Amino acid sequence: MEKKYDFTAIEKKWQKYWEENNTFHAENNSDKPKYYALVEFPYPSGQGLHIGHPRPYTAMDIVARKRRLQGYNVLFPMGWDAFGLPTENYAIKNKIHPALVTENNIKRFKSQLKSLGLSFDWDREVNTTDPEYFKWTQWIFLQLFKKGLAYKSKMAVNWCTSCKVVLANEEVVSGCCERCGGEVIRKEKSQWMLKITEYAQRLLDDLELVDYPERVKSSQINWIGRSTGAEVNFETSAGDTLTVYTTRPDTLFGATYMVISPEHPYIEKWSDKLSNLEEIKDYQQKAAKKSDFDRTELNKEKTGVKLSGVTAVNPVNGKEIPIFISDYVLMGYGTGAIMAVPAHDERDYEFAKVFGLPIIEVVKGGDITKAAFTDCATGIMTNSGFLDGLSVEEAKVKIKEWLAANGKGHEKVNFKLRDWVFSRQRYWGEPIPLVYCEKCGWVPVAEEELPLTLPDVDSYMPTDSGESPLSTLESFINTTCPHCGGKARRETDTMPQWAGSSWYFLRYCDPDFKAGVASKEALDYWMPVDWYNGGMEHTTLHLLYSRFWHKFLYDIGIVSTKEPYMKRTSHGMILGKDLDNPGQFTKMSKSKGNVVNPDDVVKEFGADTVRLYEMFIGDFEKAAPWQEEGIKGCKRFLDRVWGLREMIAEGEEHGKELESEIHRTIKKVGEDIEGLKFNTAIAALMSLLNKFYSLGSITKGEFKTFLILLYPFAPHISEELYSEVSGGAVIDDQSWCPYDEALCVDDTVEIAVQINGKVKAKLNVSAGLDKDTLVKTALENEEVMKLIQGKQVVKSIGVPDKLVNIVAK
RNA sequence: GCCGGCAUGAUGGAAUUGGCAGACGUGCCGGACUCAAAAUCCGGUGGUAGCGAUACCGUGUGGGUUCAAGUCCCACUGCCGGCACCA
Repeated sequence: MEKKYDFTAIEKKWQKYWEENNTFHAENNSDKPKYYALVEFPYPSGQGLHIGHPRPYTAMDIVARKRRLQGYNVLFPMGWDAFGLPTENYAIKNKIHPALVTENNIKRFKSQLKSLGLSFDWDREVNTTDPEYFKWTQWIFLQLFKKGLAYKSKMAVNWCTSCKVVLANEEVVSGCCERCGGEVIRKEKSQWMLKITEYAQRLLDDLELVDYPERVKSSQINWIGRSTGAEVNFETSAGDTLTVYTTRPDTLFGATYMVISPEHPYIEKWSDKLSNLEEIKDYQQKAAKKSDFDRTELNKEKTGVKLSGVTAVNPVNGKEIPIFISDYVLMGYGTGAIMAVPAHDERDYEFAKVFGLPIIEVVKGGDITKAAFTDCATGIMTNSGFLDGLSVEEAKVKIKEWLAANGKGHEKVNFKLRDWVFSRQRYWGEPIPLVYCEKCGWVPVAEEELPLTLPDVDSYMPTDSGESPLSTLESFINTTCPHCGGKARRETDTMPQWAGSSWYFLRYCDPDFKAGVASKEALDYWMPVDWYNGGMEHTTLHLLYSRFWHKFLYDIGIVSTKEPYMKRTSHGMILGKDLDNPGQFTKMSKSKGNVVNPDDVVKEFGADTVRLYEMFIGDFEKAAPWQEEGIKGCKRFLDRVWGLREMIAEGEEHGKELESEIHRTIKKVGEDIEGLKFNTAIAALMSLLNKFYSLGSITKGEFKTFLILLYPFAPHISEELYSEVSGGAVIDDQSWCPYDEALCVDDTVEIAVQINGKVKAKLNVSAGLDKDTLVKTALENEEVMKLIQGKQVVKSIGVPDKLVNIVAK
């Protein structure tokens, strides 16, 4: 009987079956071992799902489906990271409440995800904009506040002139706003900050507890930016001690001048002693106007002003040295002041050349008339008194001892990591639940009053002054102090989008819990996440922020694991056609007009084909181009799988050769899934299918095994065929196929015989021959003997089951 | 500038510890089926020379180590990503 592969009907049928049977529902209690597989929840944008979204989702769906068959109780949840600027901008433009926009976008996203047959447990869906969710985002913030880890600070911030919003450093790309591309300038603002820097060392150390790819680990390490050096005290003629931070205290004898940041407080303090104050103030103003981008961009050439009237003394040799201000020294790092050693620091060298300052070599090994010598590994100390003759590393130790003994300084560790700017002057975010009282200062909203919800406003536009739209709403602002009952005003800033995504994986454990982020039992059962896959774009910020919050929650006893994620992997982007450069591929974007909508592809080829192609397209960890021609191959493969039902012939024995090929395929598919090598797993399935076709028949048992292997990748067609061939059974109730290592090897193997490194013959030998026997067998082979006739065998190398190489002259 | 990654047929991409380069797919060529086309099935497909068995060349470039190099080492080129005065 001919039956068509009607993927649309089949996919609908099984999606309905799974939904009705709650197949993917995870229970918080189970005798089975638990497995928590996590993908990054999407931002439900107005454009709907993008063809890149299903790549990581399908990958983890494959893992989740395989784990269920392996007998695990699997948690594979999904939700919505729904606060954010695009929704707010859309709301402003179309005068629709952002909550309504969000609701519609989520509906669309959800139906798109469901059409792909992803095995999410939809009973655990979370939404960061749901007051029942952000109640606990606010609660966590209050705990941070109560522990002194949230503070308000006036600081220069990155200000997007187009979005009219404060951006985090990480949201500024080459001087422009990451989202809109608008110009970013510096502006003084009072901001809520989170003290992530207090966790810097632990965020670094605990990377040893987790299984992250090297590229992810190293970017976290670089972002944290730990360095070991020393703080050194310089006495000044003004009477104040000027402390600097340096990683090269060994070069102290070579410090010929000092530089302080234009924002350094001593400038104000010393104003009556400085004879060129006007020149200095002028330079300060210019520096203040520049954005960070301009500051780095314009400073190819070093600039600065010498402080006339105040000098410093090098503590190690008593020499008087000048002090400069220059914007190459940043107030936000170290002490905002440096000792300059032009002979051994490139920036100091450039500056010294511009200002004609002395360059004294204190480490031998380079040519300081040409460039600064910065190599720590080979240099030997010179012109450095008691350090002379030592290596750089030895000198570092000795000078630190000297500094400590003489009260001139001490060892110091510094981090590049800055505290997290946590305020946004926007409407569509979690309100920060604090009130300001003249008498009591900043006071938290009572926890019973959470969630503090967003009031309805007429306009979601940020104000020109830079304040949040909430700041114009008197009914929201005016309140009473929870502490003294007097008049108080609410904070009108909202939280950044990173807030809700910093703990969402905890909420999945117990999404309806009313008395906390999740019940202790649920958290202890499910956490940590066993495998978390996400994009490289989130390896520094989201990963670091969520690890920080998790460590804080660990400290206050909410969670029991130090790290949230045991294993992290990263997928590559799906690229679209570059319409400007035919034959090239580039990032898909609306503006480039090269976005592929998964709905169209699902409609034309079916969800199973889309899933398969997303996984077959290439190395999962690398970017891959979406090619319409390529997807056909996956559709053909499934058509051929469908065709197997016509080939079922019971009782036909295919022998050991096929049996071992099946076992090898089981092994390979299983191992490849664990190693993110989905493309080669599929290739192995294709090879096995080709084998079935060449044999012309398949037994029911072989067919069932094949379908179980295919099921994680293409679940709908696998379920349909399995239920047909087994009289109604479903794969969800089956077990992952075991394999027999002994059966994976054939009785005989083909080995290559090389003569002088070139393959000259092939030989069939029994498997597992040791190398001596193998060489002997090869040398006794007639064909081989002919080939080496008249030559002298110098050397023979045998590699069991692989090859023999005969070196003959 | 610094750090990281990558470079393989026409094309997307495969290749455990160094061990038969090009698995699997696309495209192309040929055959079967068809009035014909599509679809499907079967076969072929790195380059050069040769009727041919075969020979030589071949993993960005140039060197090296090795019985053996896509894989290891040195130098260079190109592309992609991240950071960007962090003392």
